[in-house]
Amino acid sequence: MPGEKGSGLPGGSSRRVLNVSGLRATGQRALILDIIRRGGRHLDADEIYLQARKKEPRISLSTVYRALQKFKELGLVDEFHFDDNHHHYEARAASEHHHLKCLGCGAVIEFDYDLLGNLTRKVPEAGDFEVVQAELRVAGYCARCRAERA
Amino acid sequence: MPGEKGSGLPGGSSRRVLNVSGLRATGQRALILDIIRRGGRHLDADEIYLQARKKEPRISLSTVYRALQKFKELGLVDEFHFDDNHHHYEARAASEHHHLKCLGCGAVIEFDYDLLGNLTRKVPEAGDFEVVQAELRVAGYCARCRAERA
DNA sequence: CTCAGTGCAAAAGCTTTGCATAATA
DNA sequence: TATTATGCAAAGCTTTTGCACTGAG
Repeated sequence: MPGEKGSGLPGGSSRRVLNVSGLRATGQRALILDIIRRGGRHLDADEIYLQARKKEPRISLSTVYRALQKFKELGLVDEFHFDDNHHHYEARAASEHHHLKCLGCGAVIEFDYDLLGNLTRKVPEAGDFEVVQAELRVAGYCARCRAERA
Repeated sequence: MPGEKGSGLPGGSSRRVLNVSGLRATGQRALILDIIRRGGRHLDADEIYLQARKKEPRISLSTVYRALQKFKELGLVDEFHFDDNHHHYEARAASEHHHLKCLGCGAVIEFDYDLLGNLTRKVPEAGDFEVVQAELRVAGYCARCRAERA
């Protein structure tokens, strides 16, 4: 019987995840983590903040940033950089995947790719390097936007 | 007889490159392009600015940013993102290469890797996508820093 | 009760922009 | 001469930080 207590989230409710994590399980953090885990993917800090305010009008943007920081350290969320000077966040996924960002419509297309395996297998320098973080940033035009331009 | 008129730069002097590019060949732009093409790799805007001031004390940081912007558009330089909120620039290289950034000593190790080829060959989504820009960001610990920590 | 977390406001960084002046083609 | 580029200063944006207050454990 997978799933848990009606939270509908794999891994259990955000509150429980926080309790286990060692962080204090405040309402704000549970809310923020919920938004990231449920919400449309790839939210940025401001989008999370805006959504959070609907439920908790007094929440502040600093709280969002501070929570994001903690979640990142704990490995609960991953941070991506589709644009310069703009970070996006998503709940850590089970399998390694990356993103194609369409410069036309802004769509973000996910794809699976064993980047780390390929690197360490094929790149001597990388084999001698302890990889802590790897991010692939690919931008271009999706099929639909290419068709519209043609 | 490779090389050209003593500029010592493959592709010719920066001034000549600019003349061909369609941009106005100002002294500031030639200087900035020179610094990027000769200088230690992976300079950020501020480092370029500091070096430029030695020769042209009245140059401004905005000029550096504006030149960088143009050079990027023209494909003369590439922009990388080793850190968040910090851009680094290098002269466009002949072959595709990427960077490993050591979190210990800050060293940047270059390596060749046919990322684009691998992607389009193995990833259906990427094959259906016109890739305009791809950047691989890998951070971790180099062999020496690992040895020191052990 | 104690310490971590929060809200608010202000600061910090890097990058961009407006405008008058200077220089290129 | 007609634009394009520059310098300076000010603004813009996301993210971070200081501080007193609040709330979780």
